[in-house]
Amino acid sequence: MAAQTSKFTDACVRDRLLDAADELFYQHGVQAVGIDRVLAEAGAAKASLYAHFGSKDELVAAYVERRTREAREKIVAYVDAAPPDARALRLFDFVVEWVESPDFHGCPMQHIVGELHDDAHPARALVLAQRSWLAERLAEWVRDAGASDVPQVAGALMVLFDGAVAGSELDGSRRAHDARWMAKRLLTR
Amino acid sequence: MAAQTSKFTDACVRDRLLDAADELFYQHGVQAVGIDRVLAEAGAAKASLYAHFGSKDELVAAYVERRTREAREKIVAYVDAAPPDARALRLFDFVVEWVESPDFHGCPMQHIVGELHDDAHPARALVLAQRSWLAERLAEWVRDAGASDVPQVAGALMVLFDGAVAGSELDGSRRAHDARWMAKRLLTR
DNA sequence: ATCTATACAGACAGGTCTGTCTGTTCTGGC
DNA sequence: GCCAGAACAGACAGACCTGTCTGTATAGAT
Repeated sequence: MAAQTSKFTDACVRDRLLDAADELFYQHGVQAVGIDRVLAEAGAAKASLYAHFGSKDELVAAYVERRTREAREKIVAYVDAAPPDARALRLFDFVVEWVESPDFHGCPMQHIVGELHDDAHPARALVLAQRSWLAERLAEWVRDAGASDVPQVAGALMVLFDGAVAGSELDGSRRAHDARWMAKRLLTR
Repeated sequence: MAAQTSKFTDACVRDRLLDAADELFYQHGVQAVGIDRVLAEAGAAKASLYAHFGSKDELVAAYVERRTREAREKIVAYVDAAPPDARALRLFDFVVEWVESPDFHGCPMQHIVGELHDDAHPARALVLAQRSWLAERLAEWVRDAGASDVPQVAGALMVLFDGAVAGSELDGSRRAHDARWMAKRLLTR
């Protein structure tokens, strides 16, 4: 309603809040971080948060939405740099780079699922949508790689992806390399 | 100190509390369930909980300890029913059965990791110990299966295990079957 | 019968969390 | 200069959570 006159200011506070939420939620968990901590980190007022997001749950959902959107953009940019028949494997190069980045400590989507058991939480639907998106991309890339049984191989790569990010959180990037090794073995034969 | 005279009564309340905690923590998450809810479910007094466990964190740790111990017993019993060279693959039969059991909704260990980001939490050490145990068993079973590169194959199977349980929570048991399919392919050649 | 250890019941304190509300400050457009 | 919209600052309510404490009931041992 009042978003025309000062759209920039709007985006500014909203982005500050989202930046702070992103950092704190990913680092310490959604439940462990209270509103006040997000406000302090963002240098924002409580009223601003509730004006822009309406509730903490919606802030969490916005955090997840931005994470998933940016992840899709990064993955597409990274994978599409390879020729079509190499893209399925290239996803696991992306995973290796991701889990070896210094601030990696687990998959935010998996954490959301572990923290928010309530199926009605708005963030869970976004996580499921992200999985559907990845499953579709994998099916494309596996088809382009010339695999014989596309759904079976794509499903297997989905398992490898989940296992790579879950395992790397606790065992280090070794698990991502293990996943890449097996993906290569699965795709080149 | 006073555990001799009425050991049975001791075990009774403690077990009731642990049973209630197990059900509620696994169903709704560790953070979402308060002490009072556990007490009501167990029909116990608050003083009993603090006499036996000392704090909620220790109750959580006891919950994880029992889950991991029982999981090890179940896995060993299930897998050892197969001849040594078939045990690595047999683990994935176990996973399929587990994720297809009606009350399955994710791996409690993965949920603990997602919920408790604090490395100092007593429950996290138990989760890591459980992973080490599984990694060692996998190395044994892979060696007995006659694989050429034992550490590499065992690491790959660890990824498959993690991916199977993580994926099955959201996508259904299909992911566990995908993992078994790939494990078989990896082991029989 | 008494005594002791255990468990139950629940009040209570102290803290934290979300969400609302009031009042003030700043800024950009006229 | 003035005004409207946005953000800041923080008090406040209401709920909830952990952990402590007091008092009572019960059951087994001597």
